[in-house]
Amino acid sequence: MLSKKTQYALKALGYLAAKYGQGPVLISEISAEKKIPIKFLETILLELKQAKILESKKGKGGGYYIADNPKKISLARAIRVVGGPIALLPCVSLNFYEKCADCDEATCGLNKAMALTRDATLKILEKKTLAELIDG
Amino acid sequence: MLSKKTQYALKALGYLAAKYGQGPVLISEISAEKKIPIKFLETILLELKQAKILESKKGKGGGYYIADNPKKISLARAIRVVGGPIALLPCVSLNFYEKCADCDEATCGLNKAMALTRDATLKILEKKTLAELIDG
DNA sequence: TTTCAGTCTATTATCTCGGTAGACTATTGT
DNA sequence: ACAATAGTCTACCGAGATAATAGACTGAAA
Repeated sequence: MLSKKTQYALKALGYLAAKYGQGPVLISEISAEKKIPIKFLETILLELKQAKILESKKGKGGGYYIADNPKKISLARAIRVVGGPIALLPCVSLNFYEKCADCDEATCGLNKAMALTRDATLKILEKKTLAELIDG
Repeated sequence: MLSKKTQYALKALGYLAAKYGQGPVLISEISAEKKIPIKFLETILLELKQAKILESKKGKGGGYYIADNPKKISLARAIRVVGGPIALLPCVSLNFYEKCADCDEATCGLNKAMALTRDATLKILEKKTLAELIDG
């Protein structure tokens, strides 16, 4: 299950994707529209900015906006930035790999099964982009 | 990511699957072989028993064993018992559904994307069984 | 030079997870 | 009968993650 934080991030990105090309959007606007606690949202947007998914503008007329064409940013990338691993086990994670204590990965049946689901999940999340988050 | 508890459960089930048909297995044996804290393992096995995945026998010569042919028990079922939802969002969970506050599911792009990944994941986890957890 | 709006630091609250302790109950063997 | 074995139940605890809040600071625009 994705964390609340990740869910908020995706909601916010969906909102920004719908407004792509229309200039900066206020944090407060996203917060109000998507029912996300504003201070919490601040930190999320900041993380997304540091990961170059978003850009921001300060001062009057400022706000956040997507850095690149929404069609070029995959959901997998966004989720990893704010939510960590997509795989179900550390020992099958591509970006957050950790060996497990008691099993040999070459023969571990669990590892094999989870690697399969990781591939299936990634196949979708790598292909789907922020553009697909727009309602309709 | 699956919780530690769920990981332990799957490890233990793999061990029991390998010993299916050979009578009850001690908690202490599973704990030692699979490096799972024994008291924590107790509660996990109990949950699995209450969900009819395992059966147990008390007293001398007692222990835990899989209730049915391991080939008939899917990983999805086991994960749900100890770990809750498989879906990435509550609003696309089949067994732990919750409506989300701010979106209309009929038009929500996020909902659609996550429903797809849920289907892909389930397709694998419903088919894979405890028998596939046996090493080799 | 005021106002707006993002940035940063820090703190708090809440919850889940991982793990422990110990008493109780059922079964088996002697 | 009774001791030993082994699962069952209740209760609790600490650490760390998660969710959320407050307030001071910085940069940009009008």
